[in-house]
Amino acid sequence: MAGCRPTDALVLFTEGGCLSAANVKNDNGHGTEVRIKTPGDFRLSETLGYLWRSPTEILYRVNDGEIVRYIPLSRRKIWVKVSAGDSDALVVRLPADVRRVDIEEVKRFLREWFDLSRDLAPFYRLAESDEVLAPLLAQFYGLRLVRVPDLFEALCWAVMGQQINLEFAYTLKRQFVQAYGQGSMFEGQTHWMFPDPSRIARLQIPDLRRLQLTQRKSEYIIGIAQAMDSGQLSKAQLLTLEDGEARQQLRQIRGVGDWTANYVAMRCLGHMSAFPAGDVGLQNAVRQVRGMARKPTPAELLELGRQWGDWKAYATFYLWRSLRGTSP
DNA sequence: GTCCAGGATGGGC
DNA sequence: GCCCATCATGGA
Repeated sequence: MAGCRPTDALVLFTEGGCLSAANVKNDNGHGTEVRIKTPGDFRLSETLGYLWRSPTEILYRVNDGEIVRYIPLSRRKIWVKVSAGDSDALVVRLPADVRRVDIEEVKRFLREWFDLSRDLAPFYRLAESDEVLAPLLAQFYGLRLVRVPDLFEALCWAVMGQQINLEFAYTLKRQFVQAYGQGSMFEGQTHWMFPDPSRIARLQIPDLRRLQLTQRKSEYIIGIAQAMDSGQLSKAQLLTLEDGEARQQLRQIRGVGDWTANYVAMRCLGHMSAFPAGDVGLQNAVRQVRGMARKPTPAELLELGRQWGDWKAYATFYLWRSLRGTSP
């Protein structure tokens, strides 16, 4: 920290050192502004295209190239606005009274959310010469695997999405979040955060059945909440395990099969070799890209996945993205 | 009305 | 181990 001169109450650092005063604005009208350096091959526009896939999404809003959401930090919850900077940077706007520790936590959250710490060059080299991935690379270059940093959210979202169409899954999530999450008013609109496991752990099955969740899904979600609330299940603990062991442990949870374990591994734990080979969306995407008459079987997908090595999760994410076209 | 959707479980064999 | 009925709702 030597060499960083405190300007006022606020002192900001990035992994590259301290930020120049030009990168910090702390006017009361628009809050605090910080920048996050992004890799040269990152394009926020592609991420926005992914984030904007459902009008029913409840955990963030996308307007006019800007993402707005509340983020739960360890000390407090705060709103953030994320937009594209001039060059290789994200512009992040925060409340005026935000403190340095909060800013560092926000930056960690956003780097994880958009998977900014990963070197994608090997994936792009692989994709260039891959008959399935090459056309997707041309279409979605700059897209990163959008993560779900909150383990409870990732597990619930996966369970909710089991065997139903995606739009209905968004409806289930919205109803769940609005019933048991925390809402905050900001600029005339309510922003929602995902419920805490501690709250869901105390619910009864009928509480969730009222939200159109099935009996089974209600049982699964409350069970997951109780496991997390008791400390028996945690992201920190899963991250200490080898990839395969973590997925094995996830599968011990009632309601978590092979698909869900792999889904959570790739979206939450950041396992790049995770591969939900039984996924219907993945099957449809491969069928479409290869012009097949029928959907590939999970066995055929596993065979295909072999050539993607440790980049199966990225291949999957790009294939999912291809199901929804290029426009928001 | 039928079929499918970003599956998992518990039963039977 | 594999196969199958069941769950349970919405959209095409």
